[in-house]
Amino acid sequence: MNPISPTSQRQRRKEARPQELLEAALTLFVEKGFAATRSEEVAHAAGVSKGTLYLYYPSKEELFKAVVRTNLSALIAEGEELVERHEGSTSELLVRLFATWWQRLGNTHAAGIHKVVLAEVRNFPELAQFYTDEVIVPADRLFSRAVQRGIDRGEFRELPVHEVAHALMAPMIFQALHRHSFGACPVHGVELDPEAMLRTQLELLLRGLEVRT
Amino acid sequence: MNPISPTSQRQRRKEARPQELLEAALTLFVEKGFAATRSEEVAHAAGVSKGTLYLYYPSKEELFKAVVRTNLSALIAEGEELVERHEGSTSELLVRLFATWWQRLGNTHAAGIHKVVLAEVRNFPELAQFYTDEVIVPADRLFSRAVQRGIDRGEFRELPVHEVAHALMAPMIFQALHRHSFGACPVHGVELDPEAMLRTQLELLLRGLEVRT
Amino acid sequence: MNPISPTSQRQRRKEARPQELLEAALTLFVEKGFAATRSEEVAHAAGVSKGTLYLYYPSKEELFKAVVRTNLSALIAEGEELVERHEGSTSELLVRLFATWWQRLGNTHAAGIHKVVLAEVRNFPELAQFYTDEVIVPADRLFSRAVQRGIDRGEFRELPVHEVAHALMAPMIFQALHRHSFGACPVHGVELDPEAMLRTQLELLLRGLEVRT
Amino acid sequence: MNPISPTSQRQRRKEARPQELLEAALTLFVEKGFAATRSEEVAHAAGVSKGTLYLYYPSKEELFKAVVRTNLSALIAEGEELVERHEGSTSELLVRLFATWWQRLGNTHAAGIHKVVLAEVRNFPELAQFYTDEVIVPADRLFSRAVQRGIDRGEFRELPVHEVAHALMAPMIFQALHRHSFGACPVHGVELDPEAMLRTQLELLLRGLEVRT
DNA sequence: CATGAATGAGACTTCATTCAT
DNA sequence: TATGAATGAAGTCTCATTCAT
Repeated sequence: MNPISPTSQRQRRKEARPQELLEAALTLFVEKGFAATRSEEVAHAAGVSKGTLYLYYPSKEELFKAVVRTNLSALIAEGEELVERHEGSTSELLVRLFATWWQRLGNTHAAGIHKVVLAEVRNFPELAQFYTDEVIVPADRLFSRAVQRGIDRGEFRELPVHEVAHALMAPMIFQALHRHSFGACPVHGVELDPEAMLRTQLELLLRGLEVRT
Repeated sequence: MNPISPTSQRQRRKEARPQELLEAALTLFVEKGFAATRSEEVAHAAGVSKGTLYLYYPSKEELFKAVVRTNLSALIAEGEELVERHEGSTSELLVRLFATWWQRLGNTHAAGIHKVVLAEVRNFPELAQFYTDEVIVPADRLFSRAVQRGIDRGEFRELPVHEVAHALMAPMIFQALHRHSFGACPVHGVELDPEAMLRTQLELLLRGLEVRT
Repeated sequence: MNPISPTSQRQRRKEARPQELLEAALTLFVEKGFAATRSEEVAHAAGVSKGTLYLYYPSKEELFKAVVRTNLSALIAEGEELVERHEGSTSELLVRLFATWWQRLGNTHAAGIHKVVLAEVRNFPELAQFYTDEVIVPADRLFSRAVQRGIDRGEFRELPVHEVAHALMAPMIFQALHRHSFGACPVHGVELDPEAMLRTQLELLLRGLEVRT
Repeated sequence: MNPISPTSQRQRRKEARPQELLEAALTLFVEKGFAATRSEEVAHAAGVSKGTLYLYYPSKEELFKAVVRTNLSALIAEGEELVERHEGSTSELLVRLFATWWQRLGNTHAAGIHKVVLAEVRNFPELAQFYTDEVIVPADRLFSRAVQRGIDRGEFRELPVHEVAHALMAPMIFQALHRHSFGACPVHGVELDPEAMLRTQLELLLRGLEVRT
């Protein structure tokens, strides 16, 4: 309204642009893949023109990398403090970790990112190290710590922590990927409630971990 | 040699072509994705020219579908009889099932297929049903049966079979996908032996399944 | 000049583009035929690049259809009023009709269109009906009316009007086709002045039509 | 059966090949045009393989030229003697000429040839002179002679013979072209009997030619 | 002679990117 | 900044032609 206002409508739009573009790009990359998504579609979905996209990102590749980086930076290390601060049993901790992760990752766009990265890393070598450092290693560390905690406290059996950590992550990643691939297609197949499934799977794993009394 | 021979050199090539093309296509699709693979590359990798590819497959899409179908048709239902015939404990059966599956699927190109399908189903709606029917449902059935067997025989706890079946498949799929994505990139990260990992994970799951005596 | 001006240079070009492309396409299609004309040639002849052509016409086929439609829409029904309003003898009317038609059709690119359509209708079934409705039927009606007028007024003999109408059109179409085929080739043959020829032919036909006094 | 026989089945086929290929080519060229006809189609229609076509004609262009030449060589000069030998009135002569021409040209594949040549001459400059020499000039001469005869015998008015000759040919060519273009398409339009039309048109022209008594 | 598998130049079309406005 | 018209490199696919059998 007020053109003198330092944060006019346009100003606010301008600042929001990168984020809007990244969101549009994320959605489309997840839906159609990197190559099959046209830059113009991204621009259109973000409500701007083709040219504007290039004011913010110098190329489609850079846009892709930005999408990956942006959506990952927020997702890391949120569970770390959960592990540090938790007081009760490790089983309980893992239940909460599962819940948190599924909320933050499995259930959001981030899971879609994972699908696209999986499909495209080999074409974007720079992302491989980045993703490893930012996602894979931290996630492994997070779960490994929790597992280690359980072992240290005598709750869990002495098993190789990394292996177990992966066992814990696998069901979630499995679900998350499925959701953005077959889960988005109208097929007649096995219909299962993801959350119930995760609950069962965690229960199974915890039982497997626990030392028998 | 023998001019009367019904299978001349050229004849033999002609019969081998489809297979050679499918293999080349599989490798490239897994490596670079469907869209990023040029048809000419596939042809070249199969040792033929661009045009020859189109003598055997009418389009890149059809080639892709053929790749998926071919690599799956052999892989299905091999485990079924294992479940039917097995005599010993169900834990043992699952150990063998894991070994077999990992050999046939996780450890071969077929795992790469899964990665590409995951990335492309949404662009190939027809594949969604096909893959569901040919892979997902049979795999689910296979593992569900084994689990059911364990429950029926009083070896396993009474848990929802499908959920448990998925829990069993998840680690393998997780590994298989990883192998063809980050696993193929030169990064410094968590290096773990896949087979050791699977062993641990199965042990963990079986322990979780077993009824406590 | 005026930055507020709604029609910038670029804008003006944009509006002129379709027409420029259609003209280039018409010329080339007439010269070389539909199939032998490369889309890039059309673009180049219109002073734009290959890609630009596709901003205006989604395919070469659509371009062709647009060429046909555009060049016909203007040409139809111009003679109708001539027939309605004419006051003098019908012979005079036909002389004027001949002159007008030759100017508008035979002597322009439109005649070239006819040649291409003739050659391509069987590959473009949709054009068949369109051309019949827009060209053949109206032309037939136009000439038939004139002939009927002559009969009604007692100037012409009672002959089947459609047959006579076609007899009147034939020489012009004959000339028009020739002009864009052999007429454009450097051959030594029968060189005749088209206009003199049409005059003679009309005179001949009128004489044949007239009732003898 | 008898391989020693000088004219075995195969022998006879071999000799018939060129003709069969030319006929297949003619049909297809007329139907779809030169460019839109694939060599393989021609071969298949002639009952041979792609390679065989090239044993008889070194290229598609040469095949086309052969089609044109072959179909024309037979058609020329058949009317010449008719004109020379005719004894009765010139009107009668023209009636017979029309009938003959329509039978030999308008009503056969030859009319189709004319359509294709019309469409393609500009891409086959060598054909222009050939066709002019072999078809246009002879046809013109043929009809011109007949007209001249009429004038000489005092039957026809003194009009420019070439112009009149063309007036006589125009209706037939008009019909012939139509038959292979719109006439072959399923459209709702003007449906007229070609033969009735030609009769009317000739009657009209003759009346126009005749001196009034 | 005949075949048809193989070739590769070339056509159509797409789309990431640029740039005048 | 924002636009969207324009570009042209690059990809898919076709088909005339060749040649081993």
